[in-house]
Amino acid sequence: MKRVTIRDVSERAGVSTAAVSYVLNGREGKVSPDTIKKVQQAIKELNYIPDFSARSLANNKSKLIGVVIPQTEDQSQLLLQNPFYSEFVCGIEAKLRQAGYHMILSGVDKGDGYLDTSMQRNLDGAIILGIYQESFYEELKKVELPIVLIDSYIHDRSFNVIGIDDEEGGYLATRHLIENGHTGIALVTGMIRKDGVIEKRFLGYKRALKEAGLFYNADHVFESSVTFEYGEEAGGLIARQFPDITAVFATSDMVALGVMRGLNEAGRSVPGDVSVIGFDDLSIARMSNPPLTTVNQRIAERGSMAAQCLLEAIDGTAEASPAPILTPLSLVVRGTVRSLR
Amino acid sequence: MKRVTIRDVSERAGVSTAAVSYVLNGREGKVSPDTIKKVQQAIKELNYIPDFSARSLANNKSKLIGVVIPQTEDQSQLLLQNPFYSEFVCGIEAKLRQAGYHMILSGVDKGDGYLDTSMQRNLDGAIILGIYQESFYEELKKVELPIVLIDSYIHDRSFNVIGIDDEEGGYLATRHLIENGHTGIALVTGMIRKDGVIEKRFLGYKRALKEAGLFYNADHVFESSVTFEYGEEAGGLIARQFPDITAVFATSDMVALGVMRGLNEAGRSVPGDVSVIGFDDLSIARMSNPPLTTVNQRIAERGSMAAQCLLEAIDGTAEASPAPILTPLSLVVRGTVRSLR
DNA sequence: TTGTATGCGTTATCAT
DNA sequence: ATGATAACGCATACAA
Repeated sequence: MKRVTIRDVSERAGVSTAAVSYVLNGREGKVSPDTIKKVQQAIKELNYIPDFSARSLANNKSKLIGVVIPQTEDQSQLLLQNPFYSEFVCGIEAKLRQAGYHMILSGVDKGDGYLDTSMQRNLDGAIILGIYQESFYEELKKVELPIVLIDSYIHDRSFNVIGIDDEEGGYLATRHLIENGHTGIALVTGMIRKDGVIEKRFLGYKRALKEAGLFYNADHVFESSVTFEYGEEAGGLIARQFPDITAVFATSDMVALGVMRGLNEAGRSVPGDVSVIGFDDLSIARMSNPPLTTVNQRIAERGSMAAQCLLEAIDGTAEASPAPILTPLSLVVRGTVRSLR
Repeated sequence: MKRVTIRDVSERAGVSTAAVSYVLNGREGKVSPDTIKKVQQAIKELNYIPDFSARSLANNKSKLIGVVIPQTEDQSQLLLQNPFYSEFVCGIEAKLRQAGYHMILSGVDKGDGYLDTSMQRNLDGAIILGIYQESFYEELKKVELPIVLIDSYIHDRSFNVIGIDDEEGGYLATRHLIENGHTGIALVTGMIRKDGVIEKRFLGYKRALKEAGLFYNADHVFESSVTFEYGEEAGGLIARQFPDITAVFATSDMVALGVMRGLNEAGRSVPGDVSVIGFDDLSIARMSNPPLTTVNQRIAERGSMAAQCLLEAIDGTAEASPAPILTPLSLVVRGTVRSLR
């Protein structure tokens, strides 16, 4: 298909290319109603489609947003298999497309950072999911680019952040267990890093315990990686070596499902013998057997908010760097927590 | 950050911009080893990053691949929540990035098709997942663009296609049930459309039945939509109204999980009372309780193949339009099928 | 082997 | 209000 250019349109309409450009970009008061008509007519007839590369070259706006998500440990694939990321991305894409933007979805290769991509493509902005090493953020700052960080506790004024109240979430989950009469409550989680999402949830867990006058037992926290496999391992461990544990708070639904599996394999039933509560409310949470009780964080909706936030930062609508935007959390009671009362 | 251009590099290296461009694009025998050295040196020092928009303008190559996946029924979001798509996309992205390409992931708005996007962004190629209406493909053909269709039975010479032997898959699943002594075997599936993936699986189902001398009973096929919810509905129906059904072949793991839930809710156990087999081997299949027996189709690997295939079509390595590439299928026996023998 | 000059499609500046 | 025209950054045909 041969390309129809702005020049073709201008000739057809009998005006200059500048005029066409004006109506294309809706420059108010620069063109007479009459030319607008003619130009629009010509555009229709010729089926003109603007070239974004040329646009990008001419005015440094690409209508392209970079979305970065973590990769698997071997760096070979995106972590999109994790429903958390894929659901979040859904929310982002919907909002972006609706606003006339496109999304370049990618991971970052260690070694060369994201700066390259950002410059190569003239990105208008970026949304970063996951946690990376310090140098990555430093680099990001150099490119003066509107950026939205997801679930980050890095409070740098250069970035916008969309988060949740993780401490509260951890508290909510643990309290729910306590309210159902549980006292031996394990925490199964990924590595607890300083100022990380998980640390906050861990803090919430401890707060709920303390508030209820329960003893915090470090042996009851199982800390390794945020995977189904580790959950399974921990579940087995709990079943065999910790008879006093009657409930588990897993800081991610994936882990929770693993815990359930581990428990089952060791002959324990959920919630008959041990109760389990997750975190995230992934779409698969409702599909598990029994359906998983968990903490909902409206993932797709947050994706949409992130995109909205970025878009506002791009056209300067938004204030410089507002406080992190926190979406509300809520408990979703399904079938994996049994009342001991 | 101010942009470093090819001109800056040329000045720094004391050569022409053409020379720089040559070494950038590895034009063999056009430049002396000496200039190569100098240019590379300058590039390093200035941290030069090429502008892909400019490149795209100059030679019509964007290093951009469009990846299209279906949207939810209300058109509001990508179907990326479906693990099949997200896993497939993982495979695509990995291969693409490794080859220096980026991926624009999006759905298609009904009304305006994909032609716009393709032209606007000067896409080098596209990978299309899912089934769309005829007009969509017609449009695609107009843009003379290398295209890979996934799981399509549209045999048009303009497209490459990466598929699986769906008929065989349906056969494999059903035979497994039969080999375990089942004779009342239901099929739970999305709409069976002519020349669609599901029809082939359906055909495989019937072939296995016939081969075993079993009567095909149209009342045993539950046909509506490929969702967990419909599976649940069908599971309930089966539990209450079809006592002679002892096994279910669901044409997707998501549906299979739904069936299990429906069965459970009606007081039936899986596989105690009813056996279930799925299709796809999504990563969540192994996480279900009990873990789902299913037909594996190496999803991520297929994504990678699709990308590879597209890349070859782009640089003309590949033959015109070869026969569809079919990846092998395999049965994954886990815990949802019980032997009746 | 190297450099000059032109074009790619668009926007923006400046006259008119 | 409208129209020439110069950027934008890069690749390439052609000249040297």
